Amino acid sequence: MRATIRGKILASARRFFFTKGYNKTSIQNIIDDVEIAKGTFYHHFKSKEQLLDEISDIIVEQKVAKIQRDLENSADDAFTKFNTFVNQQTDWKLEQLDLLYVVLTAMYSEHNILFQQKIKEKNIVRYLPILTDIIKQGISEGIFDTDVPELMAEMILRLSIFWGDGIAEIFLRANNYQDPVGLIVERYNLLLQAIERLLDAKKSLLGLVDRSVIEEIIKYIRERKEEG
Amino acid sequence: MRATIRGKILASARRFFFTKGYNKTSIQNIIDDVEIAKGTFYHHFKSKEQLLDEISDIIVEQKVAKIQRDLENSADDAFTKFNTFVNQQTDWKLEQLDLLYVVLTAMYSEHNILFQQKIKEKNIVRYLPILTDIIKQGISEGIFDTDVPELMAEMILRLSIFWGDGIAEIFLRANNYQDPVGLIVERYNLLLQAIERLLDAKKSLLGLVDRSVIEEIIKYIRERKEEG
DNA sequence: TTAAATAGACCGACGGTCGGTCGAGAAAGG
DNA sequence: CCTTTCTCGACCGACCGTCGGTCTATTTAA
Repeated sequence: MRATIRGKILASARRFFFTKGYNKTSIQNIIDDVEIAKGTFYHHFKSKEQLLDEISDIIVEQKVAKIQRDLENSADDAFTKFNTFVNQQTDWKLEQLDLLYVVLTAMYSEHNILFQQKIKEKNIVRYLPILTDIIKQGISEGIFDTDVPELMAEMILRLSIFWGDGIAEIFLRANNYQDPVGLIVERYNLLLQAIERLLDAKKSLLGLVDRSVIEEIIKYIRERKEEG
Repeated sequence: MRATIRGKILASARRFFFTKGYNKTSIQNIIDDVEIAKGTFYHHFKSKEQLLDEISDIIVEQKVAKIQRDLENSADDAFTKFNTFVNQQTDWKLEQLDLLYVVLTAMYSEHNILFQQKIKEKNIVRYLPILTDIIKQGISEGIFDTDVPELMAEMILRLSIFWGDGIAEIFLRANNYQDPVGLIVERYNLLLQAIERLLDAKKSLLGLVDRSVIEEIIKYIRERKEEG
């Protein structure tokens, strides 16, 4: 993050959006944090929503860049690439459990729906060509089969994203289920199975979901819920 | 709609939400329209969001009621029921093209994301048991095959809803495509095909999408866009 | 000298609150 | 049975704090 005012605003706002939510973050919060005046903010950004746009752009671009790096390092077959692509999405880190929880809560709160949607839309736009290429490669390698690779890519993306909402909901309401870990693993595997069916895949996709990681997260969330 | 104050508020707000969007509708708009005072509104509703909740409830319940009526009238096989269920969702009426356009625009604007999401969530919750039953019936009749009928029902619902967003986007940006009608038909058919694959269906689902209806809608939208 | 950057007082609109009015119907008294 | 008193809650609208955004003055840097 550059030390320019603009960069500081972006960094501060990003932090607020991820922890308090877009609606609940006021311009006043941001300018107090960055220690600038209202006018300065509006000198750099024409509206609150433009700020949101730029931040969601940055987030998506960073993630896309990482995925592309992972993918181009390997001149692999489509099957390997596909697994890389899928498992890249779910890179939960245990080091920052508290942050993960706060972000998850904030992102799926009603105060962040716009943020959420912008990221979802941009994800689709940016991932689509990448996934399309992988699927096309898979077709030529004979492991996938579909007449409309691009449309199918979009469908898989949309399904994954929306399905992810359901999984996130289990995380957030872990206390309402007896076996949230089992549910999440089941759901994750079903998604992979669904993608296989949609692509008429000749080999099974590798579900690299780490059960113990999910258990850790759920444990943390449950403890946290007991406190508050 | 009953002539009680409460009913009038609900009716007025519903109209506003569908035409202006939730964010852009102020309490002032509603109380001016219904001709009551601020306090009266807050006597009946504890917040603007509670109003939104009730309205989205009403909308979903009405639609669910209609589907259940259509379904219970037929003691049909699962295949027929599934087609009824699917095609019920897309009951576009040509009589009120202007209204359809306004609603479509409003619903997919940034000022109505919360409304949109509430309806989506409630749709899933309410449709899930209905669709699950149909799928289970289909399994026992040997035309569908899945180990997890309920999860698969949820997946189909989520996929359909999110896929519908993509179709709606084509309607709204019809001018950006040379052949929007073809795209929509293609997408609609792909969804049916995807559902078949997900359920391992033994018979093809009937895509009752009426090409001429879509053409009419697109034509209308294009004319409308040229004006404004 | 001039353009960009910074400052902060100010604005109107918004969601929501609060003390209060008023009329219908129950309760009480004759 | 009539009349007065009391209670309740629908309804009112002035008011509040907060918000996103604007405007003009001042400072800074090239």
